[in-house]
Formats: sequence, C-alpha cells, structure tokens
Amino acid sequence: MVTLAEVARHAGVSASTVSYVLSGKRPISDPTRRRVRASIERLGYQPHAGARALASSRSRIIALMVPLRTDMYVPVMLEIAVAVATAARAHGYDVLLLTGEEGPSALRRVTGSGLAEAVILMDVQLDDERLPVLRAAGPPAVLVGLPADPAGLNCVDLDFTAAGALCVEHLAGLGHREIAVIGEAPGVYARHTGFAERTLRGLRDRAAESGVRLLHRPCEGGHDAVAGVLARIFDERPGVSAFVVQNETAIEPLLSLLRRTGRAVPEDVSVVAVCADQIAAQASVPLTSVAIPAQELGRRAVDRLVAGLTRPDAEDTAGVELLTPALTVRDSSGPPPPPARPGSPRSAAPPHGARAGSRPPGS
Amino acid sequence: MVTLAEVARHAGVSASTVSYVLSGKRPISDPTRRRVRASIERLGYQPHAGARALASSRSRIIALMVPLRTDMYVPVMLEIAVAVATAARAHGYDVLLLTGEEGPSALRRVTGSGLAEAVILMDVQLDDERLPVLRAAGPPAVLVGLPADPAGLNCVDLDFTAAGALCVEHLAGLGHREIAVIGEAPGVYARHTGFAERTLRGLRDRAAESGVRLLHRPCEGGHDAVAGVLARIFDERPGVSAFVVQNETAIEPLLSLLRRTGRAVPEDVSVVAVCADQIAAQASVPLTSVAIPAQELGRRAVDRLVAGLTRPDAEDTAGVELLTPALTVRDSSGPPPPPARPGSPRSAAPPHGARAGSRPPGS
DNA sequence: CTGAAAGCGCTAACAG
DNA sequence: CTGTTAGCGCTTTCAG
Repeated sequence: MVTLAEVARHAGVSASTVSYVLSGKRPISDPTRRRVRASIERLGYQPHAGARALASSRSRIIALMVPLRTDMYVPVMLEIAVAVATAARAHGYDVLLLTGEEGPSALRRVTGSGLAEAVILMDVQLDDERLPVLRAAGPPAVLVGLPADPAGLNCVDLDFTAAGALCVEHLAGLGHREIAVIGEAPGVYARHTGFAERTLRGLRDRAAESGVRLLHRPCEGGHDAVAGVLARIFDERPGVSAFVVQNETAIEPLLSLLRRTGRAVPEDVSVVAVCADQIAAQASVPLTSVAIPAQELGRRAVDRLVAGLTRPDAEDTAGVELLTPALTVRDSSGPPPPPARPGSPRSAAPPHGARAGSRPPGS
Repeated sequence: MVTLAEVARHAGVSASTVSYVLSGKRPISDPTRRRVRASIERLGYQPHAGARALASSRSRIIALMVPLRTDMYVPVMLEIAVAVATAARAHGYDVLLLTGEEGPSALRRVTGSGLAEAVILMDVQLDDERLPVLRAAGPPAVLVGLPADPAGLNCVDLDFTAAGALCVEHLAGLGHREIAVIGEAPGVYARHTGFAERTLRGLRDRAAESGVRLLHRPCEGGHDAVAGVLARIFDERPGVSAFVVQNETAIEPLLSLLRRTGRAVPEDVSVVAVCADQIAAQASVPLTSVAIPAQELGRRAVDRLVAGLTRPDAEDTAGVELLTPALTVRDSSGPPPPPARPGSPRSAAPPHGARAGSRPPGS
C-alpha cells in the first residue's frame, strides 16, 4: 500500500506538506503542489480511511437507517436511500446502511465508535424509540419524517397535512361532497407512523372546512383486502363519489375493482393518490396525485446534515422543514356524476362479484 | 471519549489484555476477563472503528453497490440490500452503500482507501465495466448476477434460465402451445442485463423442446405501453393462450387489459410471472409465479464473501452459485380454452375502446 | 511557505 | 496467562 510518507519522499517534501496539499488547509506554493500532485498520481496514492478517521476524528461517513419492514412506500424508500448516497458523495461523505432492526443500539454503536459522524433516520414514528438517543447530546441527526415532538430535532418531510388538504381541496373544488380515504395498512397507523396520521388530519380538517363528508378506512395491500374495504365503503356511504388513496399496493386493485363494478374513472368516481409520481403516472388510469418527493427529501436531509456538520454553531441548520406538496392533475379526477335517481343505470350496477363483471355502460 | 487505555487502567490490567478480552485471540483468566468486562460496561467503552481499522487493516465494512437507475425490480433491490445489511451484521460487518453512478472508480476508492474490505455488486451486466477492477487482483467481491464471463469471479444469482424453462414447462404441461413473453423494458435488454437474457434463453430452449411457439416482446412499464404490446401480440399471434411476464410494472396493466378485452384469467388465458412473491400474491389475480428469492440472494452473497474473507485460501468459496427457482401455482394458470369456433361467445366479446385495439378472432 | 514531531486508539508481535 | 512496546497512516500543532 502506498502511504503518504512514500508520496512525500517521492516528491521530496515532508509528510505534512502532502497532507496540506490534500486538505488545502494551508497555502502551498504552486510548484510544490504540482510535484506532490504528480507523485500522488504517479504512485496511485490513496489516503487510508481509518488512519484519517483516527487522526482527525472525522470519518466522513453518514449512517442511514432504513426500515426493515417493507410494507409501504418501498420504491420511495429506495429512492430516498439512493438520493442520500448521491448527495452525500457530492459532499465527500459515504453512507453506511443500517436496518431498523437493530434500533437505537445501532445508532449508539456506529456513532460511539466513530464509524459514522452523523445519522439520517427514515420511517420515523410519532414516538420513535430512537429519539432519546438523539436528544441526549446524541450525534448530529436528521429525521426524514416528523415525530410527535420534534423539539430540538432536525427534521425534513413532506407536509403531509397540506398534502391531505390539497387532495380534499381539489376534489371539493370539482364538486365532490362525499369522499372516502383508503389508507395504509392498519399496522402503519397502529405504530403511529407520522405521515399517515398527518395526512389524515389534513384530509379531515379540510373536509370539515369545505363541508365535505369524509370516511377513512385503513387497508391492507392486495386485491382481496381492497375489495373488502371497498364493499364496506359503498355500503356505508353509497354517496361516495371520490377516493383518496394513500397506499401504493391498493391503487391498482382499487382501479380494477371500480372498473369491474361498473364505475368509470373519472366519470363516475374520482381517484386522487398520495404516492410516488412514477406510480401515479403509470397506473392503469393515470392518477391525479400528490407526489412524494423522494429525491428532494434525501437531498435536503443530507444538505442539512452537512450544513450542521460544517458549522455546528449555526442555528438555522436545525428545526423542522416541511416541503410543500404539489398536486398533479392527471386523468383520474373530474366532477362528480349527476345525482343518481331511482331506476338510473348506476344504481343497477352489479354488486361486484362476477369476476370479469358485465361491462360498464360507457358513461 | 473512553479509550482502551482508560479501560485498562480502570481494570488494573494492560491495554493488550483488554484488547484480547475483546478479540478473544488469546486465553484470558476468568477473573481478569470479568473485571475487564465490568470496566468496559461501567465506562461505556466503545472501540474506535478507525483506530481498529488502522491497526488491523481490517475495516469490517462491506461495500454494496446498488443500481442508480430504478427501472426494474425495485422492491427486490431494496429487499436484497436490506438482507445484505442484516446478514453482514450477523457476521460483525457493516455495509457501505454505493450507487452505481460512480461506477468502477467508486470500487477503487472505497477499496483502495481501506474503507471497505470487500464488495457486493448488484445489477450486474453481461459485460460489466466494473469487472476489470475485480479481476485484476481486486478486492474480494461477490456479484449478485451473472456476467457473460464469470471466470475467476464469485457470483450468486437465481438460475433464470431454469426459471424461464420452468414457466414454459408449467404452461406446456397444461396444454398451451403458443406463449407470449412480456419482458423488461427495451433498455434492460439493450444494456445486456444478464438475468433478462438468461430468462429468455430458458424460455426459448424449453419452448423449442416442447414444441411450443414463443413470442417475446420487451415492454416499457405502464398501462399504455402494455396496451400497445398486447395489441401487437394478439395481432401477430391470435392463437396465444398464455403469457409469461417478467416486468413488474407490466403485471397489473396486463391483467387489467385482459379483463377489459373480455379474456378471463385463467379460463381464457394463463399468466405466469417472474417476480417477487409478494407482488405475485397480491396481484388482482393471484399469479402463478417463479419467485425472485431476494433475501436468499442477499444472504448468500454475504455468506460467501465472509467465507472468503475468513479463509482466503479455501477454493470452494469462489465460483458461480445459481439458486434453483421454484414455481408457485396460484390462480392465474390453467389449461387453455378449447379451440374457439366461429360464432362462439368469446369472439363476440365487445371490442371495448380503441385502446386495446380491435379484438382478434379467437384462436 | 515548509518541516519536524507528537499523537489519534488500537493490534500484535515479542517477552516473560 | 499477562505486560511492554512498536507501529498502523494520517493530521495538526509548534517551529522556522
């Protein structure tokens, strides 16, 4: 292995000079720098990461903790992870991948051993067990997500409350008065995942303001689960003319079921999703949706972390940052159908049992 | 920060004794070990990763390179990554996340700097640009995937050729004589991704053996693209009675389009997928499928890597390991329909929407 | 603008 | 079974 000392000898300078050429922490004359650079190139020198971390007590590594369970927003998780890795590299950092499995102890481990200088947490829960580690003079950290009490924590997330409001606003603006929400799996709410509850709050508050009736139902993924939930929804609220979906695995089943039961989208019912843009765009009916800005979230998380690492004093590098959601109108939302009258075709729609169902009367 | 020296002083032993208590590389008397353990506990000592790496020239870090582009098998990629991280931890290793973006130079960087001891590569292409780095006395490595020439490389992958054969076998066994394959996006084939081509070979070879006609069409994701491909397939081969799909984003659109065009699955057409089990199970028609064993792939990759790291001499830790695929029968495959005759109900199915093109006359 | 030298915290001979 | 000690390769004062 080529060491700094060898480079120094080869270039006819001292070790410290080579070090300073690399770090730029003190002025080096042009000729010297040139010679050193040439030697580095010539010998194929690469600074030893461990030695560097030891001497400088800076590992230039950020730990990223991704959820072990992959029951929601899977593509988004990967996209955030990749964005974090990419952004980190742009700042000269590498990323260590931790799974949620190890929990708080993993944070202590990588942080206490100096392996990682800072951490980014994904899939934050309202009362996350990893938070105490961070508050107690813990390592620099950024949460992608928002816990119940973000005091003293550095958080980045989509403003899901606004996202929920945006969905209702869009639908109410089109004239819908009764909306059903198909949410994440019950387990997601059970463990108090922040974004799910915040979305719901946004939906409810805006619904109340707009005089819209709202029905929320958590929903497991998969076709059968969605079928059950859908049947119950129409049973309880026959007047529902629009859906908001926040569950990627429910999207296609929902669209499929609506078709089978003879409800055209958007003519008979509107659908608005909160999901990754790509998924909304590629759905069997391109969906009006509020996007989860995965790349942006990952990038912002790293930027804030690095800012804090670089100038630990700056106050403006902490706190909560909520990205403003944007709703993209595609083909799945429109005005509600005129009120059905007894004997009208729609009330005669088959109770979705026949698999390939009778074809819908072309709206 | 608590150092090993402090622990030694606190326990009244020498530094090396503490070190050996930690590493177990030499016998320590029970009382001594106890005292040292107690001091470690008491002081909350954590060995410094950098110092360790420097002194031992072993970082206990494995680099994992995930593809930057996320145009296929996204959930599988995440699952493999998480499995790698989990398995690595079980062996006392941590995982560094690299994106494909940096390419071969990233491998040189993390490996040359001693940051990572070994690497795992995902999304391997037949003629992968990262391979030269590995062959030339490169770092220990395991590829998740199979390049064109795996000589001297350590590879783990699903036996996609067998997977393809399995699909044809299943369908041929049911009596199908004309099968269409909906493949990955054209770009995937264009960059010569091994698994896609191997699957195709397995499909073709077995089709030839079984006297089955096979038509292969790459396909972009999304509903519209699938609609186009499907229309062309039925146009060229009206007799197609079964589909093999190897493209997660094409699955639901395909099922949806088949329904819309009045073809029941599995009564009229059978569908077999090569995809993650969860996706097959949750599809709107639970799909007969060959699973991609993501967890197993990740675990095996790490196991092989660690085996090679531990006993670098052992010859059996190198070479290619192909996991045997398994086909799970679900609800989407069955015998082909009896040959349609003019005037039969199926040929009278409504030509719903210009979207899927005009329906071909049955068989 | 450059050099010399003192560690950073740990491992692994070497010595007993 | 345990202690002593010489580095591992780099950063960063302290000198000049």
